[in-house]
Amino acid sequence: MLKITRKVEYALIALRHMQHSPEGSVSNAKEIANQYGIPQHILAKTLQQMARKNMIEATKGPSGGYKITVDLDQISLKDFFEKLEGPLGLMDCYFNTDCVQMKSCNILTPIQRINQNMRDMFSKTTLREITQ
Amino acid sequence: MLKITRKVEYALIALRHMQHSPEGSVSNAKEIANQYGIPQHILAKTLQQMARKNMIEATKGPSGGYKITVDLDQISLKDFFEKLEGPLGLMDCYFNTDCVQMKSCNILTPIQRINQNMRDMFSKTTLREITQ
DNA sequence: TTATATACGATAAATTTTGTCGTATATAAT
DNA sequence: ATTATATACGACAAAATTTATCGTATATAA
Repeated sequence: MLKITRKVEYALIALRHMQHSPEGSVSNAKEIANQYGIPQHILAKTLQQMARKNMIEATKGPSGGYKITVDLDQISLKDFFEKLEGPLGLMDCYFNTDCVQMKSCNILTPIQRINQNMRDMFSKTTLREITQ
Repeated sequence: MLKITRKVEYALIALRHMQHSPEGSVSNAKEIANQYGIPQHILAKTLQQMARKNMIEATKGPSGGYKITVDLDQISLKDFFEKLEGPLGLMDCYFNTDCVQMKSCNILTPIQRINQNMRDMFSKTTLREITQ
């Protein structure tokens, strides 16, 4: 319960790796996967998703790879999580209004409050705090 | 990602229900399950677990049921979560030291920090804030 | 031309969560 | 005593989600 997924974990590891690589250089999926014991194919897909979200840039072909293209200070952990995994909430009803118990639910309001606290917390943390 | 389980959700609903029942009365699993559209057997098991953890007290037999036996101000959401679902962490390595990547992991320290923030947040919230 | 690396959809395996079933035990009411 | 009601709990099954694999296509540097 309340766990982050492996995908997010892999993404953070890769980000930090790139962050600590020489300025301007690119890191390829194989290299990162091997170094941290991550399945290469999965990491590649995750990196591709990050590229689609414009957090990193891909270079194809031999000596290709990925490099960071955003300011990590400007991206909160909440935004990062949502780019990779979609809406962030303790319960689906924070976003999804199709629960038939909505009206009879006696904990909706309090849960929404806790939810907001959690979102605020992850909004205040930037990616750089993780990768620095 | 970062969701609470149904079990916890059901437990919170039941707690709030009992909290709002007449002083000294007991609520049975069937009654609560029906009112909120929860599978009766699952709710019963959850209530049994809560009883084992001494949060509520069970009375067997006809006109039996459960009632709250603790001060909800004294139990944090973190404690409540851990009573029902075990150790609370964004990643297993917060508690579990058997990850073979432990030494090569480059995000261990920052993740532990975020983890601590999350635990602190849930430590500061009491069950009463949910059930009141 | 070849080797390397990204791109991406389809599908399978594994894990976790969620739910069901059956049986035992306790007890209030009749 | 008997019956109906309610908790107790282990074994098992279904469903959902997460995690991983496979195959093929495309781009490009050497």
